[in-house]
Amino acid sequence: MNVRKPNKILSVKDQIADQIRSDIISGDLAPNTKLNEKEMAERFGVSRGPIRDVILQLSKEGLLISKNNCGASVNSILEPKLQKLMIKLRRDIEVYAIEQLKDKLTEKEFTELDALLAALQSAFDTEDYTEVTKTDIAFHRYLINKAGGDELVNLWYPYVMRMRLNYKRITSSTECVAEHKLIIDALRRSDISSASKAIRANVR
Amino acid sequence: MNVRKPNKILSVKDQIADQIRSDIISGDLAPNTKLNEKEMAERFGVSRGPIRDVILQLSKEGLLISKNNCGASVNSILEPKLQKLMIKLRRDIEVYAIEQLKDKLTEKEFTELDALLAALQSAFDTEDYTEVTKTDIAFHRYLINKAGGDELVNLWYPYVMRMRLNYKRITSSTECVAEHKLIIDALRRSDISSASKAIRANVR
DNA sequence: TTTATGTTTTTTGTCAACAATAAATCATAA
DNA sequence: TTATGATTTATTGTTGACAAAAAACATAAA
Repeated sequence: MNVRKPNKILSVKDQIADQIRSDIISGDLAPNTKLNEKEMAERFGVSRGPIRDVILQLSKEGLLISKNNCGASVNSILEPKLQKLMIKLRRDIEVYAIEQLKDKLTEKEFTELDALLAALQSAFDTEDYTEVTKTDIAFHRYLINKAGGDELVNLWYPYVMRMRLNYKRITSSTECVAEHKLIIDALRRSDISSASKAIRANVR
Repeated sequence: MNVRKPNKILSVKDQIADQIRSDIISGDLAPNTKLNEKEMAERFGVSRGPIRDVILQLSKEGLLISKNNCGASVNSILEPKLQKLMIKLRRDIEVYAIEQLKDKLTEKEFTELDALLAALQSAFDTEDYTEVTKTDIAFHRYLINKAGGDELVNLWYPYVMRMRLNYKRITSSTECVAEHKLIIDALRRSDISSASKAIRANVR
């Protein structure tokens, strides 16, 4: 029997966290914007409890910054030196992932990566740049997760999100999709050196 | 007038988090031990709310691992490959910190570092190895914080804590203290290359 | 015995009320 | 007018009760 592939079940907290991350990526929540727990609770139709959990979570990810008894606000952009360090560290993680993945990906997994690329292209076509960013992240996350599971994702994620606060890279549709395609193609050929190079070029 | 140097004021949550971290470092809470919210609440004499916050926080640090509706348990040790990656990343952060600190530390700050070293020696002398570990971490944290503030500490901290789960390095008192002294001395001479080398040797 | 199903117990998730703290407002005096 | 201090308001921190989910247990059929 053929059952529909189930959509991922997300907890209330995770859904709210995703929404707020989107708002920050899209710019709806600008740096230094203060988040009011009560307002947030009303917006999402829950009590303050889950909202507080989400705020704590996003603070640990570096997206928010919170002080005792004073609430949380959207973090401001990084100073250039830290930004450079974070790019370096993120690259090292992604290259590590590529190396681990050599000859490990199944055809089914390559198909899923292709699907993510298609989604990326489609987001460009509809000029939904928040969706572009999310799909871009999803692509990298997929690789990181396959290579090192949630453990590695948890190390990697703060870099990605924190860097997103800094700039919106204006990349052409063709360039961005091509860069990611390079990575997949090299992985398909088990050409780790090219794949690493491609991912280093893409993370910037 | 000479006022007493104020001890750091810590929120209830932070104190509980520190205590649980200590328990994990000391081995009182072994890997895979499940944490029961109600028990914890009773132990610390608070309600479950703050406990839940702490659990979320330590999960983000990698010390605990929690699943929806199933509670949290102490994370297990890292696989060797990830361990190696984390050592590399942590080294890069610490070397970055050293580089930033060149000619930046005041005499007063060097004095505080000396005090931390003395505390480290004292912890060795009383054979309080949990305190040894905590002082060791405090020393590195001091440098990281001076170099990049809380932002950098938040990047660095998960590596340290996660690595502590893996092994208890059995280092001799003299060796450990000497290693740290090398770092300070090189920093005093603005000899960044030696300081970097020393910190790379110490992080392992 | 093993498996499947239903029931009870335990544990986590959510909520709304209350307490403690910080921010804002206002009043007062130099 | 500007500081300073008291008072009010708004916001965060904490709590205990309740809802929902998972785990443990018991029962019955193959």
